[in-house]
Amino acid sequence: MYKNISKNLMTAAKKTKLNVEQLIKHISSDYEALSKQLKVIARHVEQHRDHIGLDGIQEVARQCNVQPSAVVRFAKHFGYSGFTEMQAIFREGISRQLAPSRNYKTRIRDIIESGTGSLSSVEIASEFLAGSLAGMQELQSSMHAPTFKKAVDILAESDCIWIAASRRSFPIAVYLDYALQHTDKRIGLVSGMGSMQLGQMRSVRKNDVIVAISFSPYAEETLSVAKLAVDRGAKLIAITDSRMSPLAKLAQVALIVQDNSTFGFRSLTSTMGLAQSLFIALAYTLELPYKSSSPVPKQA
Amino acid sequence: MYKNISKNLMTAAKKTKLNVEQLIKHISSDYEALSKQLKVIARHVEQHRDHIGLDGIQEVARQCNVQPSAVVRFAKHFGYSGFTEMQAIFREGISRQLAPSRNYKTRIRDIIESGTGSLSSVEIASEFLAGSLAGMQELQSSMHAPTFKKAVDILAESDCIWIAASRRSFPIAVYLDYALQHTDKRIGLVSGMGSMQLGQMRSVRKNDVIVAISFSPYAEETLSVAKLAVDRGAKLIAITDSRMSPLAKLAQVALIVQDNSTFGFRSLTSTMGLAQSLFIALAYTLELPYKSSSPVPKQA
DNA sequence: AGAGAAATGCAAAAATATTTCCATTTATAC
DNA sequence: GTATAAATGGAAATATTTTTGCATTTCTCT
Repeated sequence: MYKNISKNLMTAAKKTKLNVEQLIKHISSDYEALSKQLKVIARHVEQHRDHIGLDGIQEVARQCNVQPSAVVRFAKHFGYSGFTEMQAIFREGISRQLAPSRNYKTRIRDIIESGTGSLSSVEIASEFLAGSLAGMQELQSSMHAPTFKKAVDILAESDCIWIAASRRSFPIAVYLDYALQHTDKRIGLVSGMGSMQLGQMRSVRKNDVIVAISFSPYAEETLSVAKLAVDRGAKLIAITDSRMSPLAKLAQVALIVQDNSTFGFRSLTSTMGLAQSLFIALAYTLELPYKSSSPVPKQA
Repeated sequence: MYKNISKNLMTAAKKTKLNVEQLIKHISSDYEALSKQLKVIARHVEQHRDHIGLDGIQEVARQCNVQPSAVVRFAKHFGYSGFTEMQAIFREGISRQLAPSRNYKTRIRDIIESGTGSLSSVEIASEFLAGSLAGMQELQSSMHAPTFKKAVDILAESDCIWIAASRRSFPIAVYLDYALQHTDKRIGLVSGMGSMQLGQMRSVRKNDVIVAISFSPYAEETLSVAKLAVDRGAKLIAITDSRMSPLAKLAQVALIVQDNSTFGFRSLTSTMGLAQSLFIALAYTLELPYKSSSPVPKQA
């Protein structure tokens, strides 16, 4: 019975883990050789590839009007140990579609697990950049338009903007300080110089806006500054990593950035990208003459 | 026990089948009232909403470091009969997202929901992010390994590192200052505070290293600081936009970042990515214990 | 500090899903 | 038309996942 041989061959071939695309291609090319029932299943798999990972074997069987066992036979025909194993391919596929950084995270895990031991410093850097890239892609696709617009509007209507952040997030605050100084609003950076943040907050008036940037574990300094400002009637725009962050609770608007990290080391590029987006959208709203390439606009 | 009452209320509320978005909102607003463990789960659910529909309860439990039963309790707390029922919400969500043109569609829908006119500012932001992304891709593919390695080596061998940048590039310098403080080297940020940069340079000794960041049109302040430092025998690592930049001329090593701009507005993400890469490669070279997720290493 | 309540961990039980096995049907070749 | 092989259906067996109940720990309030 040479069928067993071919089965074994396929099982062997499968070891090179296929992705969804390849699997579908494989199924298509084998299509003519399948039995009536398996053809039905093949078509269903092709047409509902997105759902195979979600539905169980029973659901698939029902939709094809076949027995669950037929679906198992189908999976085995293509070299899998059963439906579960085949389904894993589709799960993986879905998972990648949903989160670009997933791709990259599994790669990192593989690298670490494979114990390649010594990556060169350049390789490390390159992996890190790949992670930052994935993070930015995610930021772009998960940006919540209404929230973002609200943040821009609040900034546009304000007269005086305060900016607070600590440690890792501080560079972002420095950037916003620099950028916003190119508008005609009054800008105050809460730098913490001389530990005078809290005193500085006594300058906050009602209807001022404070932009606070903080990620887990939320810096106490930033938090207390934000609280003080809110107490004094300022509106808070939070840039943070979760709706459940203590900062988000206080905020009028919370802009969420996925806090991507590689080798346990967090990327700042997404946050910087968000900050810059925020500014450019504001500049556009205010119709600033920001079209020149000069970093210092005329009116400044 | 009024807890049961609230539980029942929620069960009743749930009858209006929530979508993922609403459920997350609900979870966020209840967040503070949750127990320690449930908080962990809440955050995980928020940040991995895409995976809840795919992973089983066990996987979720494992990733949260809790027992499966805790996850069931979580689901029940929000009025579901168990994990399975709650998971159905997320499955539904995935299923919707997987529709081919999902990104565009949801984006447009969000924009419409936020009222007219918003189209532009959000679109601008999105365009800008796309540009930043392209810039980072370019950085990654055009990174010159030997040059990069040389920069890392120079840093690794140094005892004292100065960092200089102005205006738009200053946030990058602030970041490097923060990051490098986590090594055991001595770090000096040339902040320009009180216009004391030049005086500050009198502390520079032979074999110190100065990292200078500057892009066209090259800030005079940064240039003169770099010159002074080089005159006093320091090695210069330049982060700049061209080999022909005045900074590159003076430098031992010049790291080039293509200065991508959208709407004549320059993205800082590539430069930030490069700075972070530089640091992570250095940390790796120095074998810093930078594997923990804590932003402050023990030795700092 | 100690009682009581709430939260948590563990493992048994229940539910569900998957796979296997075999009887039956259908197709194929002679 | 019959013998043989292949395909199919269905139910039992198995594996897996989820839920429940209870013992133990942790927290809170007096």
